[in-house]
Amino acid sequence: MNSSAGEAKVRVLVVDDEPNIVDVISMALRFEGFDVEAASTGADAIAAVAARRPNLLVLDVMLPDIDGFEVARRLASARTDVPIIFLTARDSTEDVVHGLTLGGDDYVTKPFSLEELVARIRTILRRSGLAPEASPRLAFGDLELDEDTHEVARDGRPIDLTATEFRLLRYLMLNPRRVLTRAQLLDHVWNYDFGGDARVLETYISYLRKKVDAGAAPLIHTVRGVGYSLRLPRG
Amino acid sequence: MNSSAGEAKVRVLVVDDEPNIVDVISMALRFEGFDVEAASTGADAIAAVAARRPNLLVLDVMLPDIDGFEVARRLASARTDVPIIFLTARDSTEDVVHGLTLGGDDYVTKPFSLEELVARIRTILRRSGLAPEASPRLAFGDLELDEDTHEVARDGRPIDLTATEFRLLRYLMLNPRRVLTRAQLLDHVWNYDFGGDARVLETYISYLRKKVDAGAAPLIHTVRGVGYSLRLPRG
DNA sequence: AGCGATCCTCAGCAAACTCACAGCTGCGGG
DNA sequence: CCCGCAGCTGTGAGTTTGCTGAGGATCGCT
Repeated sequence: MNSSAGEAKVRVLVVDDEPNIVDVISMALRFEGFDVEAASTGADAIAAVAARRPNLLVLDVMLPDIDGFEVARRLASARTDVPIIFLTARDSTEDVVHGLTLGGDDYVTKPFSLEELVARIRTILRRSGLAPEASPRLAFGDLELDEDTHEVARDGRPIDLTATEFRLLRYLMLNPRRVLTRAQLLDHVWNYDFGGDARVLETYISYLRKKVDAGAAPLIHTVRGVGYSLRLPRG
Repeated sequence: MNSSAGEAKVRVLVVDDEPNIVDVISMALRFEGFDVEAASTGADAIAAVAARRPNLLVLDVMLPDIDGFEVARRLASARTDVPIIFLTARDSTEDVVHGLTLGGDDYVTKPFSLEELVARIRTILRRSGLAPEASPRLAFGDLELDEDTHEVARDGRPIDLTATEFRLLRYLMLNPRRVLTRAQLLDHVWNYDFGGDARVLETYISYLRKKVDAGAAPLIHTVRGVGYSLRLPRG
């Protein structure tokens, strides 16, 4: 699942003043095989970029000292060329950020799901040629999923999925055969601040089954008392 | 099963106001080779973390003074970075905990089985690089059990087990050839508050035999007056 | 502002599982 | 060889767990 041994890891700098968020993101990215550093202020971030030369920045727009945009501007004027993923609140700033996606940067609105953030990171790294291989195409049995085009097909027949259904199926396909617990699925697929009824998951599993497993050997299996897993039909 | 000699032990702080629970957990963790400390209030816990710098916290959410979440919050704001396993009641709080599991923490609902708690601890320690990467695959003779996929097979033929059957077989396979007493099996596989008839164990051994030893040389052996053990057929 | 798609909640239903019980089996000691 | 008891297993009740359909709230688009 991680990059192969000996290969230099991609360095990512995470900048946010909320320790919780930094923890969440760092954990997830380390698990994905990145070398993660953290900073909690704009000044620290600029210093850390100079010192560690990360390959990517995950940068909160709201920082106690200098705001994220200003950090980006200063890095640019110092000819420090590093792609940035901005973290923004949903309401405000959204317009402002829009222009920035043009420069090869991207943004994710809080609250986000880990899967969403990781997907954006992969996309950016792929563009700058730093992503190791990473075919954007996942397959399991006769089920295929394309992360770039968001196309899903079973046995060649295209399937329409909503955003949440897609994230859920994608996470299952990233961990084929492994039993994923409810907690794991909720943590990765739903926004980190989701505090609602954990039974949503069952609803979405049901949706997925109707679309994916309809009229074919079921791939989505329930492991009672544990969670769900993707399995090939026995045979 | 335990860490090799000379290696510094992993320090775990157990925080619960019920002395019984603390005892049970401490015992089990010491047996697993951890260096265990205990505290019974939130204030003590914070002090103990500062003083002993444990590698991991097992923290009850319901404490007489400060609740577990608040303890976590205070530790975080003091930049004390220690992973936490929360102990929560099943009914309430479960939703609340969700956001917190993201910080690399995890939670276990009371009542739990020791095997469950130990497994969670191992997972967290593995993530922070304090425990060796263990193979998720157990094998004994031609019997195989995969902890990730929850798949069990005898001589290549897949076997379907229920949750309890799986836990029981797993514990037997973790201790191959050793005779496990009824008490040991009940303590590890069943929840710590299980107060029912000890004969359930026999029922489940019977279930397992029907599924695992059916039509093959028996691996599950009764040691009359003592307990059960996994043994290879003579030959 | 209106409309459709999507996300989430809720509650009833169905199935699976856990556990208790009771009668039976067979081992081992005398 | 027989008896007693530890262990085995079939039956079934009660509970838990998961599935699904219906509906309300929200989002995004026109």
